[in-house]
Amino acid sequence: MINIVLADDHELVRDGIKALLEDQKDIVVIDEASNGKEALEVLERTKPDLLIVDIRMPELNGIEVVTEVSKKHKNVKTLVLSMHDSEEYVVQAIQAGADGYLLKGASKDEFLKALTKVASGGKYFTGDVSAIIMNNFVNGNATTTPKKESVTDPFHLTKREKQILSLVLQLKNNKVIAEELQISKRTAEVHRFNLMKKLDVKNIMELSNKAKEYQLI
Amino acid sequence: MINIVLADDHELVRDGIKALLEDQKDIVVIDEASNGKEALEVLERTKPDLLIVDIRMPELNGIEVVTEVSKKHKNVKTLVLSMHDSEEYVVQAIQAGADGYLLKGASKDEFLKALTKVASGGKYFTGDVSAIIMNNFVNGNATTTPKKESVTDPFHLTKREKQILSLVLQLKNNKVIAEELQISKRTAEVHRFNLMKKLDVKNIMELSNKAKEYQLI
DNA sequence: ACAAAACTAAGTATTTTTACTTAATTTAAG
DNA sequence: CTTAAATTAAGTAAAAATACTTAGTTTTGT
Repeated sequence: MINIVLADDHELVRDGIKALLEDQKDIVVIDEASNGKEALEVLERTKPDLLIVDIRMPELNGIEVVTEVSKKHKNVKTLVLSMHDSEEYVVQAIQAGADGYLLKGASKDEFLKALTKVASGGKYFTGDVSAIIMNNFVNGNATTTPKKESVTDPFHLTKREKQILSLVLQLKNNKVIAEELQISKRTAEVHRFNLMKKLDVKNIMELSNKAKEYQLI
Repeated sequence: MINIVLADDHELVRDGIKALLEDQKDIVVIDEASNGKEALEVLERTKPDLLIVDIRMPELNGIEVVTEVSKKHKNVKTLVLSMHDSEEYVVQAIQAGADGYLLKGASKDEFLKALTKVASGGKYFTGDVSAIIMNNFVNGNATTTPKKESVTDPFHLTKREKQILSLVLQLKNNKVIAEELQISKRTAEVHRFNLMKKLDVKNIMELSNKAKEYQLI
């Protein structure tokens, strides 16, 4: 039996998911939350097998929730739902430790497939995203071989530089980057400068294009 | 008995609405459509009392569907659903002849209230719509006709602004934009500034996110 | 334990962006 | 033809990015 908690601020979406799961004998929605903070409270109480969490919610967003779950509820799988097929969102979901990512427009079949895969310990990332993301990682996840790593890291970026690169490609400015990484703005500036130098680019446009060309993120 | 047709490209949302209406004895969902064109076809066949239609759909968007329904199916009430509490969308819905407008985040109570009101010949518009209507009609914006561009261009960007937006989203700086459009750098700067103001964003990151959210480019 | 690499954050300076306004000219709509 | 809207480009000023360097501290590798 798979016990599920739903976290989404739209009641229609929660109802839709419950309706979709109604005839699944081995899957049951045991509780719901309508914001991120409530989601964590509900998790604490009910200890489900799997959390389905919308990426955008009040109080805490889905990424923040998944980050907390990864730290404090290692037995709970997380499946992130999003309206948008956004590469940034996918990257953020993976970085936060999500076990899956799905678009709200997904079919019932795909939805169930994702649920089942994730509940049984696998990963499920929707459609076109999987191929892109599996070639990339930011914090040096040990799931890939060293050979693969050297192919995907031709510029020998450090761990911190990869983090900075990811945030810069999300168009975050130095102030925001500093806040998120809890470093000084001057530190963020220097990492950014070093990054541009390593990649031999002059501006953000060239940086973005090179990142895409070499599939750095 | 109120016969309803649902038009929304997300199965989850359709399922959610059906679940919400399951225990309403006098309301029944008789058919569904997943795009605008299909919605009109289904309407032709089933002649429901009320159409619930998402504002953004493939083939024909919700505004276009409502416009057609107002012309050709005068007995069918229309309730427009939207993710965004957007003044532009509300005005367009009204101008197209919609009987109601509701956010997808509305509560079950509000949803049922809207359905009942609209089905019985009344109007139901969510939130601060009265204020919005007063603001718009007093300022003489009431006479424009609904167009496809209005849904895809809720911010009323000019031709030049769209060009600038496209180039900015390609991360080109003002010097490059000026060269490509053969205008002064100062001109590019002002267009860019006006763009940020229209979209109510503070930086490139917010601009990019909003562009994706509203599918502006 | 030690050395190398990475990270951190300060310094000064130049360039670009953002902010906001004003106003002339061109284009589009009625 | 007239008016409104859009486009153009100038002004001043603050903030941020870029450029480059130096140097102390922390982390990692041998």
